[in-house]
Amino acid sequence: MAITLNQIAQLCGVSRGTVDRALHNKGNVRPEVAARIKAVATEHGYTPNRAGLALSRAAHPIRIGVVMISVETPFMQMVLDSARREARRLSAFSVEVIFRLSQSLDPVEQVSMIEELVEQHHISALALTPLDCLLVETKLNELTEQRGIPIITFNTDLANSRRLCYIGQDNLASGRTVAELMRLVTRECGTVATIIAPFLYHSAYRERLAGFKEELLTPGSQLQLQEVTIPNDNRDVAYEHTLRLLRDTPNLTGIYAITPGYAGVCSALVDSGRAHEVHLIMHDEIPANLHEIRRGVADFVIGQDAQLQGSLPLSLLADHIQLNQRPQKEFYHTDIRVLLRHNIDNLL
Amino acid sequence: MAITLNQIAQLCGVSRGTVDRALHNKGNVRPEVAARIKAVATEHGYTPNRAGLALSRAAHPIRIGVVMISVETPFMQMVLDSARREARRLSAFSVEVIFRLSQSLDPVEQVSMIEELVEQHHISALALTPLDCLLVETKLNELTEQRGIPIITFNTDLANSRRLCYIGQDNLASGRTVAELMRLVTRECGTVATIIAPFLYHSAYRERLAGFKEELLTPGSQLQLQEVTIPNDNRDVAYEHTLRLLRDTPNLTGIYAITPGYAGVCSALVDSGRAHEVHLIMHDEIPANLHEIRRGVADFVIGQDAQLQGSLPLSLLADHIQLNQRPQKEFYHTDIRVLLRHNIDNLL
DNA sequence: TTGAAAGCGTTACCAG
DNA sequence: CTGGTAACGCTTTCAA
Repeated sequence: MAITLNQIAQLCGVSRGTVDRALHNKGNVRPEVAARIKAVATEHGYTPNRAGLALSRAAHPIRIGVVMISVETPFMQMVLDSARREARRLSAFSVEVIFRLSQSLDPVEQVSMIEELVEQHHISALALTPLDCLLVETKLNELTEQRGIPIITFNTDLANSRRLCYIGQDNLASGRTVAELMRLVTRECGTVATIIAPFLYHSAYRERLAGFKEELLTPGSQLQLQEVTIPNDNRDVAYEHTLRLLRDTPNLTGIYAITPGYAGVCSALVDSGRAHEVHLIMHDEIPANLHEIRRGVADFVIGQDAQLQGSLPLSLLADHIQLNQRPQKEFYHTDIRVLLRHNIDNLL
Repeated sequence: MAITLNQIAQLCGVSRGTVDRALHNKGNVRPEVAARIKAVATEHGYTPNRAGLALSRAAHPIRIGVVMISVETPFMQMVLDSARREARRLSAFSVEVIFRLSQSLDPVEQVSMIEELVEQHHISALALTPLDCLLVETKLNELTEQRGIPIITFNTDLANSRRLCYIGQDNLASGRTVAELMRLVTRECGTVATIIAPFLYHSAYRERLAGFKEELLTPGSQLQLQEVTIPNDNRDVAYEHTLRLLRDTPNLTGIYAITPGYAGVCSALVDSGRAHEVHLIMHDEIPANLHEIRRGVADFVIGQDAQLQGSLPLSLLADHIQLNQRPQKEFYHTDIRVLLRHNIDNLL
């Protein structure tokens, strides 16, 4: 067991209370005494005991707010499940987590959710999947600067805001990874199409596309690129647009499905009888997509660590507030998982 | 905050002590009272508070033993680092972890390490990377049956022993995954070679090979298979054997490096000038191997989650002993990571 | 400026 | 069979 406050107090011939005040710079300690206490503490590598600390604060729990968008998608459900588990775990450590979930992509709604958490529930930290717009950015900076509320973004980032860190995939890199795999499966022949629903205020999807194009069209590549933009991620909409794509594009060898609507894309491929001729790579490690791998419709699925995206923001914020530990990095980039037929058996 | 022992006690009109005894079946509680207490507890979803529990046991810490082999390899170093971090974290929860590390693959040494932990240090749980032999298996079963010591295997399993669970890769599946990728990069042409050092008592490597062969040689495959066995994992030994392989095998299109000695294989490929003609897939997500991806010598590296393999055995054992929670599964299969040029930037 | 005491949730121990 | 008390490490509050 590491050294405790009490032991330091005995070593220095003072009381626990004094040691506590000295180490946390709360004043009311004679400078010489404070210096000696700090010296002893660092010498013995003192770290506050989490269990004791949490217990002592049971009367005044810390409140952390969580704001999430797109909670209706299966992937975000997995993230949410993980966040709820972490919240339950943290409840034993005097941390309360308040969730605010949204299916819309409306910045005004997001900002009002944040405000409600701050004003009504007096949260002392915030984790969110931010919308990519100035309104939200301004709000986050205000919380940071004027209220000193630490913020962590997850799943999607807002790089210009003054958040503590981002936890999620490097979307540019995941687009590049798909391009590399696409070159492999198409043997660099024919035309490759990207299918994307252009969600306003949602930067992750745009970045995937950018990374993909950058890597696919390197000098010397024989591949043609066709970009398809569909109005939304509805299954039937994706189906129709994919059918049209298949009909109108001669020599189509690959499809990269960037946004949800995967089921429509797959059905169109199957119904047109070209599932084995046109290679398909999609995002999102969800049961339906893994099934498409198993039945040979999709070549690869790109996954990301839903567990970590749900749990890490909360545990980092709890550490930050309770132990005064800042996150060690600005970017916690989660795995870019390459899933194919034989490495998905143990998932889900 | 969840319901506490104290609150249950008040609801039932008894004292904390009685509730404690009732819930843990320690006897000395009138049956009717015990039944009522349990009913109230389940009704309110009582879970013991981890912080309080840990604190109350500070005077009598739990001791967990860890026995690891092959600690000299870079991958096992990463696992060990993660286990040490977890041990530090658990020290605040009244858990002490005692490590016994070995570079040899000697069953007699492993058994004596286990015995020392049990006899001298009185560990109440054990996590180990077992050698695959009857001597170790018998010892583990003895600990389980006669001493009631819970055991978890990690990184490599001993499926016939009565361990609680296994945490690590599904090695058969990872071999199959490599075969799938190998078919892709070689376009199913030519001869593919496997290079393996036949470590006695080490089942993980044999399983990788078995999975690979099973999947590569499916009916209709055009690929030829050449199995190369080298005496050990020494770099120079691997180098010489790879050079010979390259010289003697006409139409060699792929190499699967199963065991350490990777550096020798890569050097041979580079020195012979055939690095871009012969495709290479290796195991182990270590810096040297990722470098081989970056410089284009290796096509893929198969990684596994070193973090989880180090930390999960300890936290599951701590939960098992402190909270009486059995692991939920017999197999915790960690990721089979497919690493290629664009998804390794954020690693290491 | 400092110390002492209470309380957080749990277990262990001892007295009734 | 049951209840009370002390202890774990820490913060907070009150008194000196």
